[in-house]
Amino acid sequence: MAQDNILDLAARRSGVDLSPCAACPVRGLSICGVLDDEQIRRLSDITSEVTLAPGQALFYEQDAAEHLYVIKTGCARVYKLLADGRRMVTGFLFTSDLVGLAEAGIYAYSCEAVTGLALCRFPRAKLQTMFEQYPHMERRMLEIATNELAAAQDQMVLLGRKTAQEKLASFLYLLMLRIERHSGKGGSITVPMSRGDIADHLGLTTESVSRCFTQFRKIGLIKLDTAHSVTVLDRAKLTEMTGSEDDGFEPHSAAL
Amino acid sequence: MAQDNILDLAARRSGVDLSPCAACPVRGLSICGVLDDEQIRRLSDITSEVTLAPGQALFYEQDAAEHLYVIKTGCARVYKLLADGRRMVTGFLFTSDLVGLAEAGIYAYSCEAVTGLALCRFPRAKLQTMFEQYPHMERRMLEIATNELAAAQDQMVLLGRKTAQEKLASFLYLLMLRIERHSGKGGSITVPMSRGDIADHLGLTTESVSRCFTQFRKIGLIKLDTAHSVTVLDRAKLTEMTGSEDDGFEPHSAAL
DNA sequence: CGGGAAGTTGAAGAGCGTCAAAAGTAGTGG
DNA sequence: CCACTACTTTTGACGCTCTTCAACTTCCCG
Repeated sequence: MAQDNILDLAARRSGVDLSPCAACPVRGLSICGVLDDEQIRRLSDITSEVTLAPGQALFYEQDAAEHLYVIKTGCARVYKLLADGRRMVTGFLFTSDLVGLAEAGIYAYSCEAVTGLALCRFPRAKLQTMFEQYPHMERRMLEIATNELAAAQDQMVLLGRKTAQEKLASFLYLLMLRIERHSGKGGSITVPMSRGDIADHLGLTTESVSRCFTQFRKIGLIKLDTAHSVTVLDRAKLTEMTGSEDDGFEPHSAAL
Repeated sequence: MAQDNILDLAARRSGVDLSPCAACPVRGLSICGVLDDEQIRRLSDITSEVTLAPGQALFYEQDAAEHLYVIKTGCARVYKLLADGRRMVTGFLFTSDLVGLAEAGIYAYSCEAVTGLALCRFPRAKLQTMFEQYPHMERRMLEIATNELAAAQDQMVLLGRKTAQEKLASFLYLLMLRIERHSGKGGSITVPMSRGDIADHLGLTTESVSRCFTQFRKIGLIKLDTAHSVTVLDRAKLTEMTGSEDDGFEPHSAAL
């Protein structure tokens, strides 16, 4: 986050034309990726930045969906609640992920910061106007939605048909891929969310998740530097333990 | 299906201009809903009709995604397999539902006919060309994808956090709403898919699904005319048993 | 009718949840 | 800087829901 502020500062100092977006680390990903300089400038006119402290909510289920967000840095959780308080975390979001797709102008889920969070906020109405001028933005949105749909289907397979071990293995595997894609390949992966968050994402309890972590450590699959820093020691075995395709097929990227 | 053929026949007889789509029962729903007469005519030029017998596959996971389909009549199941054969039915599709959204030109799931099936088939490439001319078609696609995403999230809540009873209650509830929306309100609901299909959709076993049906019958919640024809006797109780919002909130419609 | 698939029912077992307590970690103020 | 508190994580014992395995019944289609 500190780095982003420096970049923003640099952008503003270098002249009026260089919009905050131009120096954005997310530029090239998400919806911004399909825009040229002129279009980015127009986008940045309707953009504002939002930051959240860990635990703070971006919005709640049933809120009017007035904005679309792109995550610049940090990790967020998206979840839904049942009447009696049971929680399902439908996904974790990271840098360049889109938040706020909604039908009928109402968010169907809540979103909270896991770590400190920096986001770009776009008013839906103004974005809609831009879409009319730049249809390829809407096409990009459809691509993103299609990706998320594929990821959602993978998650359904996980929830409905995998064992606790396979669930955690799949989760760690995706987290690892994600880290490697953004930062370069390398050692330990950071697990920003709590055991409870992970449990509510995998359809398990905190205790079961913790037990699986311990088991993975005991069989030499991972090393637990701290509860939130994991090193994968046997990558092949982890892949195998996900229970997914025998071959090394590509999993879907979006929304973890 | 017999009825559709009659409609098509009527359309063809009445003149060259009246395309098959114009008389389609699905017209007004799905992607076709946002098109005017001229646009429908252009769409029908690239449309072909496909019919499948029960159990036949429309396509398999990993196939090249060359077509997009809209279901005219019947019921289809969409599923994914794990390496060892475990199956997850991610959704059931009915009249007016869209099949074939895919990223990277590859289907991420398989689709099979549950009942006899009639579909409209659109070649992706040609549809893409139409999108460039009619951006509102793409907008409609985004709407549909957003809907399906919301439905997928509801399904994740079901799979990860609901009991067997709540799962079946939710399933029957959605099936009931769906029937009431398409045909008028009324008595018994048809459950075209097998217990095994339902089980693989709810993350349960055939036996568990069967036991829940029996239990629902014994407590006077439903009447089982046959295994595939259910009458809901206590609608309020069914709603309550879904475990979802206390209030009578709208569930998401797409992809069951 | 008859044979095979689909559905139902029962008994036993496993995996994960629940409850409880201990150990580790982090944040706060003296 | 350390102690105190509160929370998160881990570990253990036990129980329950759903699965597994098996037998029986019903339905459907030739």
